[in-house]
Amino acid sequence: MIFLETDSFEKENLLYETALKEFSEKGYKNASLNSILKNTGISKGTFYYHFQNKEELYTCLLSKALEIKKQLLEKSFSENGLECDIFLLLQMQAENIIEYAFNHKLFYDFSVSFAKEKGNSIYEKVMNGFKPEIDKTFSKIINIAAESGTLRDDIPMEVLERSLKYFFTNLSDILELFYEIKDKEKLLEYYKSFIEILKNGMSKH
Amino acid sequence: MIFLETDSFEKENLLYETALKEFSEKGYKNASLNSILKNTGISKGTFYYHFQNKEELYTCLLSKALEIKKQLLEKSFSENGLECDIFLLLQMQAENIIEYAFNHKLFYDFSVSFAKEKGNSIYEKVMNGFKPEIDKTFSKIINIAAESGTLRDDIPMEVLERSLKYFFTNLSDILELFYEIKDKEKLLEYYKSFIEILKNGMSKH
DNA sequence: TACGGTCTAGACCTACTAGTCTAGACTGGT
DNA sequence: ACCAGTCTAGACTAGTAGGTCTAGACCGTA
Repeated sequence: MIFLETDSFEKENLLYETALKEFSEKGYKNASLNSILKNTGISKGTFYYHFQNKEELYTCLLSKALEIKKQLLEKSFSENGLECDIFLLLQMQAENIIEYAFNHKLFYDFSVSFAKEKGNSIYEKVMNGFKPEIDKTFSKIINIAAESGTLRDDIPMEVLERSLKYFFTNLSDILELFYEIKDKEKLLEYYKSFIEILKNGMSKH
Repeated sequence: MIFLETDSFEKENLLYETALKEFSEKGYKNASLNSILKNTGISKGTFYYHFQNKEELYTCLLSKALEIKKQLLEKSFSENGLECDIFLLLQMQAENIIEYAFNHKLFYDFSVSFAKEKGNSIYEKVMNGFKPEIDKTFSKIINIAAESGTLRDDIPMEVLERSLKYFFTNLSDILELFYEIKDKEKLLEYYKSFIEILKNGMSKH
């Protein structure tokens, strides 16, 4: 994990780790800053010297988490080129997310918990800053899907678009489907099957 | 809305309505009992005479919400008989949920917000009581699906099962896909398309 | 009128919250 | 040796949380 280098202090990384856990477990509002500081072993003074408030700590972690997520998507793009099958893209994305979940567990849990903030003011507040970029990336995906001509044309484009957006953004949530499966290979296999369902459905034909 | 008749008091229904809103907006922990009581216009004394604590109020509302949800599923069953196509069942379920969302908005929002409690202790605590029944209902659904022979056999049964369970339990979450669509008919049409995707996929073939 | 049970109001309690403020420890420069 | 800037500790504030407790309103019965 690499964090901002500026304004760094001794226990900075430990603070981030502790905060990631606390926020993931309890959500933004319910997370206790006091508890975070206590578990980190730093004082109020130290904290408020480096951060404006609780919210700044949260957004700091979030921008890191989103940065990683963005890089995952970019990675999926670059590995495939822009001409590729949308389902292959989804699959690459799934693989990357699984990698993410295993290698950056704290950040992964944190972004899962952030998704649950939807509807709360902190979500809107923070998300507004990232929305344009996210929307841009999605319209890119949608364009790829539309132009490739691989999508069914007997289904309203709007439904296809929204469904794709849903599955792309909630992949990690859907991953919870197979939560207790600790074996990475099996998880990957199941995940491929799930995307196969999205591609060709559950029904025998 | 019909509530328990026993131990009823004048502003009981108003209390429930206020509490549903507060819990839906802020989640269990963040919801302020003080605020609920203030907005209802009853005192601590009144509340604690009728309820043991905040949790009992929550579970009371939840059992009502789950009861309604269960009835929806039963309704889907009875309207179709047990021989029916699993996708038809999903569609009936979707229609019922849309009906639910429009006619019991408070309860609907409340169950959406309850789903977000997943991972919190209140969720596990409350859910444990309902889990056996829910699992029973689901194995019923899975059996219908398996016996009917309409599901693909080139996909691991476990993935199919879990996916079905996911879609049945998260239908209302997926409904958020089309959140801003206020036109019921259009919503219904889009929903049918979405289930068509689950059935035959997004890919042209 | 007087009693006893049902119900209600709201002051009060302890625990905890995010955030402020002051005293002082430590450091490098002169 | 002294000073100024950087950084830290933790007591403190104001506010809110869920929950307790007591005084008394109200009502049917006798």
